[in-house]
Amino acid sequence: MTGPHTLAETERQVNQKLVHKNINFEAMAVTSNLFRAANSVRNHLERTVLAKEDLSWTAFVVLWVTWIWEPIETRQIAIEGGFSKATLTGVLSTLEKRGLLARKKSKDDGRLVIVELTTKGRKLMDTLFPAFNKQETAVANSVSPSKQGALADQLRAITKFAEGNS
Amino acid sequence: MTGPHTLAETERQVNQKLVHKNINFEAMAVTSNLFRAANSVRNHLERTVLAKEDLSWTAFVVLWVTWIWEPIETRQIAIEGGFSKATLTGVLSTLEKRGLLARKKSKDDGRLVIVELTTKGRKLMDTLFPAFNKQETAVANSVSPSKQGALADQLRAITKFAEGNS
DNA sequence: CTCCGATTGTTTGGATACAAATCATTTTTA
DNA sequence: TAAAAATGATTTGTATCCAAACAATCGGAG
Repeated sequence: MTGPHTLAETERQVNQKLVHKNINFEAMAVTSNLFRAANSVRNHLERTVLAKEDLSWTAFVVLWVTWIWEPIETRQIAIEGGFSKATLTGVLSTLEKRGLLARKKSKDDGRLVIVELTTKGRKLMDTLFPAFNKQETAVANSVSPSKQGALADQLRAITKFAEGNS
Repeated sequence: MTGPHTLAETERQVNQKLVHKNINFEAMAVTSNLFRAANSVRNHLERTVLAKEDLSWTAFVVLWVTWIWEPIETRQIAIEGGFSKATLTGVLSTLEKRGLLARKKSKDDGRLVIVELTTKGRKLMDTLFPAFNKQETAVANSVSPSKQGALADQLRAITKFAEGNS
């Protein structure tokens, strides 16, 4: 056992190990490749786009959601971004300290906090997102453009199921 | 702005915000749905399968890789599992303390550490993985079985690209 | 045989994320 | 209207993960 196994080797070994156990290999391939793909794409985007701006993944998502919806309530950012409000509080403080966005209290409801990008933050996103999208395009073009819509649909269906079943 | 936006609402808003910027929306849909799907599936599997055994995602992956390949060198586990050796050291210690696997030094090369499951660990995986695979099946069946092979292939292609380009 | 560079696992320090507890505010109940 | 329940953001404590520094070991050049 000298080096990393190829995907084919791994699948062969798995097959041999589990052949008598009535395992659904195709389903296994779907999920394991889903995780591999998501991880590698995230790493790729972090390296090629986010690293030079010193932004974490979550920080970028917060900026992006805010950019699209501002002014936006913080609870909304957490929902859209898919992370907890505890996480959000920390990231917001960091980004506010860096002058990329600003918090203010809602006038209608004193519990709410409203977030807007600063001019600096808006300027950053104006150049950063096109660069990000260029890499997204390169990634997506790993599959033929005519099949990208269907791929997105399938991923949506998976999300819907996984979120719906406890 | 009262509640979470539907996917359709989000895409409409994004479109309106970015229509003049020459953005590739289809690529954006592919990547964003990739992350959503991976996250929700991971959460689903953690909740429905791993939580009752008090296993973290990474701990499960370590057990799984070891189960398939044992005896296996630790560096190999890290590569197969896709995490750093620093992370692995901690997880291995936890799992060893819980009596699910054992470390031993290689006789051929004193730097290497070899890992094997204990009887207890093997017994756990014998029941845990079929349960895990059952949920994988449910997830994968969100798309028609006849298209699962192609989906896995597309995800593999994306991984290959994202890992290959810096 | 002896350095010296390469390889491997562990330790350390720091970043990230979350659940639960807490504080402030609003809404509902009685 | 006053008390209780609910809601929202923050704080606190904890778990996870990684890069970089470190210690041990190996292998080759001289």
